[in-house]
Amino acid sequence: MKNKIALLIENAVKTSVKKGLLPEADISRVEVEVPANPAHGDYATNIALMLASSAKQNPRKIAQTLQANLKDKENIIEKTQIAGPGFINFFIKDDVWRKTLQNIEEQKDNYGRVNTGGGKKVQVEFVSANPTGPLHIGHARGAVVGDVITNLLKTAGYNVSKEYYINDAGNQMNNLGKSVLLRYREILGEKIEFPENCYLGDYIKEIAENIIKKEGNKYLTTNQEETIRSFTGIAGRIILAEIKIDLRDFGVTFDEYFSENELYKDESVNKILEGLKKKGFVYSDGETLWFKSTGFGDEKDRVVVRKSGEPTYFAADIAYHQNKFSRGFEMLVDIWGADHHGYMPRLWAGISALGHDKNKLKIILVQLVNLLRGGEPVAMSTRSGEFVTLRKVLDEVGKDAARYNFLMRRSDSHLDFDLEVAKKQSTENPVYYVQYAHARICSILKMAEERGIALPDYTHIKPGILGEPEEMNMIKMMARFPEIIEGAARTLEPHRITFYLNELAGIFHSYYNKNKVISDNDALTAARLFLVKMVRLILQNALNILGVKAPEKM
RNA sequence: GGGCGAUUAGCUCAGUUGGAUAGAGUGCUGGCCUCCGAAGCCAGAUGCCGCGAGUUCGAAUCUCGCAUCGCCCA
Repeated sequence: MKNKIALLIENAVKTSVKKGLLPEADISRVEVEVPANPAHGDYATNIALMLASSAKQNPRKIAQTLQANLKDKENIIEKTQIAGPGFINFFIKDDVWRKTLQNIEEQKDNYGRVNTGGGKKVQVEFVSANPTGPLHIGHARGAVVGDVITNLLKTAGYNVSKEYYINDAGNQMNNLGKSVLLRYREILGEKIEFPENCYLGDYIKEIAENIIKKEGNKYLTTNQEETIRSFTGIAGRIILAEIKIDLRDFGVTFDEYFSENELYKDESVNKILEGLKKKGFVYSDGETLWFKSTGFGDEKDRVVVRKSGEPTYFAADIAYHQNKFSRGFEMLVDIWGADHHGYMPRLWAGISALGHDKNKLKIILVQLVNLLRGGEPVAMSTRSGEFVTLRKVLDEVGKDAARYNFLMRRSDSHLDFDLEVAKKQSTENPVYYVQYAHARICSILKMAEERGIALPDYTHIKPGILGEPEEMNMIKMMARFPEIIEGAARTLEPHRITFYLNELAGIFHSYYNKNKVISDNDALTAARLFLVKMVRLILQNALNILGVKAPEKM
């Protein structure tokens, strides 16, 4: 609908220009918006105000010119008016709005899909936690945001692949192997002082016990470095497997798992560094190798190979992103913890140096979760092993409530997550508000069925009978759904869906309390049954994008 | 010390990329089940949009200072 209005305006401008009423104008950015105040119509445009300065005309006069040259071929406009300093307000005919219901019915599960993506290949990389321990609540938010952004992009017509980058190289992993070895020796009777950088969680003990069960105490005497390497491998595999299970139960799955180690094994990192060196973007100061990121807007140059000869995490990351591009992805989305924001310019610099447009890499920052229990902060520390795991959250509050709560804020905004509130089955917990609307509609439809009333399709109702202001309101809201998807996908902002859902559910609840769906009036009953059935469809489609269940009963 | 981000109702936060009278949830007060699900609905109060300037027809939104908080870096 919005697009139709935009097209009308565009044509009006063109005709006016052709007639010489307006000078040549740049209309690349025709803005059509839904006014906050319904008295200002269904849609409004500020184009006359935008053109005023370049056309050197009074905006109201421009608006009049455009209004006079508006050709409403499809006959969808009830009226237009010029208001305020020069807005043009559009009022759409009620019948046209009602007709959108048919469109919803026809598209069914596909209603809401748009094709702004045009099949473009996109990769979304998220979670990417190194397998040194179970996922905790901080990872959970990033996991949901990544998962839902993927769903959004798919719904908007992109061809999307989800990927988990396993940081299985480097010191952290080495510490993991060391931690297992120390536990191993402790269990076998040695007295151990655990160094600061070791992982102390119980899961380490379990892994050590497992090794003892299978292979006994033979590792007490083997070469220590080799043993650590071997234990790192074993522990990494076990932990990664558990991470996958936790994610699966959280409704998050991946198309690919990409191992950082592979980038070293197949020499990708070295090749990338060689390439950059040839282009003159990498230089040596005698001890370390530096990448000239300042040439691409970073505030200082960055180390890519340390004195020890060991490439940095950053070097691997450049190679990894080159690998992504090589696989044919036209757009990359990285989802990071907000504490990594300082890392953004250097990665952009890295891909720019490789000759890629830095705008092809979108980085979404996910802020920390402030975990509370009954209003009191819950203390967490990964290393000491005191943290609230994703598993615990899942067991305690459930998948739906957890996912929904993580999607109620912009991702770059801090989020208070209160375990007590999230598991409450009450009004304080917003997920139920939406699910309740869905269950309620299911209940109405079931009731109708029990009374022998057939659920009609669009061709069997008289849409004109739907004339209550709440009904028109609801229909307009329903018609906006594809626009919401389009906006949320364009900005990569999943919270827009949650806000939309809350609003739609609210309009429905309000309508329900004021009007009977099933009544003595057969025609009215049929039309309203159809209407709420379409609301239910949208609730389902939207909840589906969020990965939250739409229950028939609750 | 340098950089990034934030600051909107008592609290937690939206605000459609510069539009018309700034919104929601929660909390508070009062009302609504003989009636399709009260996990719901209706009504009511609350704002120096951190402060100060600037840009223009128009600023919560853009620019520059200042303050406070958070994060990153040395």
